[in-house]
Amino acid sequence: MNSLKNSVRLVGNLGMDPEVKMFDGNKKLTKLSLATNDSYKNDKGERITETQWHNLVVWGAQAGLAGDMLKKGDEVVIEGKLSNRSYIDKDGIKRYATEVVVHEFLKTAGK
Amino acid sequence: MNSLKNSVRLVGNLGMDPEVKMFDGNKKLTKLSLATNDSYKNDKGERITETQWHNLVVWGAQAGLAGDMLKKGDEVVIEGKLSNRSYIDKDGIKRYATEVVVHEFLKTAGK
Amino acid sequence: MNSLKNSVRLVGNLGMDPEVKMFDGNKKLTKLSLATNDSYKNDKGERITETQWHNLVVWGAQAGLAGDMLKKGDEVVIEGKLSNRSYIDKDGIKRYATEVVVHEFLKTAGK
Amino acid sequence: MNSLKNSVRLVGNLGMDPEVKMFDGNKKLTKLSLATNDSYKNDKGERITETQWHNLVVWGAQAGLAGDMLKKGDEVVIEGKLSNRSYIDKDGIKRYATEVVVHEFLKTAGK
DNA sequence: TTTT
DNA sequence: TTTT
Repeated sequence: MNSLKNSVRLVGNLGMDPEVKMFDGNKKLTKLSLATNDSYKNDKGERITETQWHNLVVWGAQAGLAGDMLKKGDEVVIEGKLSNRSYIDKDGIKRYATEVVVHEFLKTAGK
Repeated sequence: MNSLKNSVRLVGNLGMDPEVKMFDGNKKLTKLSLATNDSYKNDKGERITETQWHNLVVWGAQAGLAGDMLKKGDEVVIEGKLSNRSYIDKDGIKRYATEVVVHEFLKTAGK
Repeated sequence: MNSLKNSVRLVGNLGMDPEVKMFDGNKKLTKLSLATNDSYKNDKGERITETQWHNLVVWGAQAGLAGDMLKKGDEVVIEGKLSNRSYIDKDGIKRYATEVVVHEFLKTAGK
Repeated sequence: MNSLKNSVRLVGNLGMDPEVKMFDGNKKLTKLSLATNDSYKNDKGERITETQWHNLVVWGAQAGLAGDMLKKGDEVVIEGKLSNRSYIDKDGIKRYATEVVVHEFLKTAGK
């Protein structure tokens, strides 16, 4: 693993329950949707909150754990890598998707 | 700034010269394309190199610096945040793009 | 600031209430003691928890905030830099101390 | 491994050749001394460079690699964890030492 | 779609 | 000295 060259860290809340998928009968993949809320004051001194939604995927042993331990609304800390993949959509056009492939996650003491 | 909640770190090489754009006559934006190479051994013991291309944007004072100091092939270290935005493409369809908004960059002693 | 060259990230719990100190009548410094708990299985399959205690210091505007918002037992996420300093102890011998100078902190939803 | 709870990232130069030590006939430990240079402008507009020296240790398979690949002056990027240990010095007094236990390292294209 |  |  090379987290030195490609590393993402996020702290935020899950917008939905984890979505667990099975592949080839035994491989697990869990999808998470995580919101990070950035709060700052603009030029006029008004407090602005900017929300970013991130698509996360968890593979392997961690995928099952994520599916079992996490639920909508949970505050989590994750470390992973940025992954860009292309696919052909239903109209035959090449599309790009960016995901964070999660290596480690942690549910805060919160919920 | 809240690099605690949303932070990306990449070490890689630039695939092209920086692309500097002017906005409103005085605002600068610099686009970078960065490759990260992840190397590992597969099940058969063969060495596999996986390359990911990342779209980076640099705003403000740093944008000019990036345009001046960096060039194609340079090895750089960056820290930034993941930013997802949507836009309407030329066919009127909503698309999503993910970029890394760079806060800090560093050219290694290399090139 | 150069968090690219020197960056520490910790997630843990405070072992004591923040210790706020005043300097020169108006400068604030807050000291925190943070435990990180690393849990793993040893050769015999026994679960081992290893606790590290870290000395943190918060300067400036953040120092007051840390003193007001945080208390013993809180779960916090921090980003800072490693700082090594030397001093002369009461016996006239040169000593070294390592601290994490905190740039950002976040109390989790927990407590 | 739990790099989520305790993670250090440094970019700097080695102040000496790696020091490789053998334990129990087959275990390797490599010590590195790394300088990080932080440059900023003070109140008077003068450019100040502040150098921090960090003690790093590399264990296991990586220890041999570090000993072979790295030398004095090299620019390196590392990821590791903060580790605090106590020991009894030659005068029988308890002392504390902080080290960065390196998980991953990377020599830049530089030297 | 979350959270404060 | 914390927490699970």
